[in-house]
Amino acid sequence: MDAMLDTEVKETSATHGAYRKLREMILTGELPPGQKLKIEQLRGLLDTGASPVREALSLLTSDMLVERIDQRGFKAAPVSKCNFEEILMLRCNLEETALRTSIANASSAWEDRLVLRHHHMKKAGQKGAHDFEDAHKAFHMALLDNARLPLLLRYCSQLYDLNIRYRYLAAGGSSYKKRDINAEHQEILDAALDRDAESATRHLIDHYRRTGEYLSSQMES
Amino acid sequence: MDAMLDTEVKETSATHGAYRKLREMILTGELPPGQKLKIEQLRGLLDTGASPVREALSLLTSDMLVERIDQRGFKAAPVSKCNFEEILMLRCNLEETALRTSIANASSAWEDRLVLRHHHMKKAGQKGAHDFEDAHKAFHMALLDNARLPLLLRYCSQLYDLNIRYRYLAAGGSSYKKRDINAEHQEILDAALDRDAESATRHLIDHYRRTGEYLSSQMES
DNA sequence: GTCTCCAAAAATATCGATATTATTTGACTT
DNA sequence: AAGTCAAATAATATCGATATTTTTGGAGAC
Repeated sequence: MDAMLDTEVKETSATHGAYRKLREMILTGELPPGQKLKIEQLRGLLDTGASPVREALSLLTSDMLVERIDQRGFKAAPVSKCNFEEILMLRCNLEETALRTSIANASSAWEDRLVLRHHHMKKAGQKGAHDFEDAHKAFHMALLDNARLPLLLRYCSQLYDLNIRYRYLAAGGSSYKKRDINAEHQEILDAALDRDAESATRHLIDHYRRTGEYLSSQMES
Repeated sequence: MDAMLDTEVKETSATHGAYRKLREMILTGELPPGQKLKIEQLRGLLDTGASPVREALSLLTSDMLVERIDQRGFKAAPVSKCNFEEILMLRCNLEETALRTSIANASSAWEDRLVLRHHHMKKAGQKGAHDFEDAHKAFHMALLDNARLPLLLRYCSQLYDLNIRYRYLAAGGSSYKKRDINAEHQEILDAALDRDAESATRHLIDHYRRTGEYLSSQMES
């Protein structure tokens, strides 16, 4: 009934706000891996009460960005090369399944959505890096969401976030321009629009593996 | 101060207790799918304060057993045939990966663990159903945990739980004895001990598919 | 000099109460 | 009679304070 254009659904609760901010800080490395997260300290940083902070930390636990030690508070999830490689492996596995299913369900509405997301991503690529981050994720998720498998999509989204955390940690988020990412995205998009599952999944996985190798090499230093 | 009779290190926090109890109630269907979960009502049921209940619900959200509607509280996750089929599909995919990797890392220590878990499961099968539930999960997780992939293992564990929920909902947890489950487990165990990845994964997936078909048929009624 | 044990300090977990926000009820208008 | 708006009600979200628990720091013993 309400004519609410979903441009902005007021998601304003202290908890949600704290969640978003903390998540950002962990993903970008502002809160470094392994760091103890004391309620009192965060309460000051986020300018809110202890309950929202506590609940936000609880939510971040599900995203595997925060670890909870019973009776001993929270800490930012640690990182390791093993963990990174597991994330990469799982992404390749799960996103392949999702993309194949998405393509099997292909429709012109989905194709339109893809083209749009891709366009927005390219546009954002010329402007602020922060906009690009969101648009990039939106494009990748759009590739997968036509599978209509909510659990799978959720896992992919989680793993995507865990991965960009490593990107920030390794290269301060500037690892994009080192390679011709645009061409890779174009190839994936074209293959998806052709409904060519083989080609699309191959390009997608290559895309991830390449970034994976790059980050792995960065992690040595 | 208090003379606790429990031999083990008591994982006693109000939150953890509430979490365990609520989880149990949702898995067994005591709290039916889709039901609104009001803090006040649960506070009475669990005999604890509002904060632990709230936090337990938050934790259950990560297990996808509870849904949170921003500013509008919590409800038990709904069920659907679609959801069930997605769970089955993901389990087959992820557990195959995990089992193959486990077998690739096979060691005699792992084999010992497997044999033990299997034995315990068989023993528990003759006694209370509740004991069997835990032992059954422990056996299945032992098959996978030698992969040493914590994220993957976590997903498998989550999906396992979501699946047993459907089992309870469909058949009140008594669906075991309808088929010769023991033989199926024995086949999986033997193949794993032979380090025969092909055979082990085939039997494991057959095991799941068969239970899946059985439950699917039950869900019609 | 190192270890152990106890007291002090800090941090977390929990509670009770209040402020916000959604939902329902019921009267009033059309 | 149906729809709409506003007050009443119920539930959630948040706060401030207290009770546990863990960690720290130091004094005494070996």
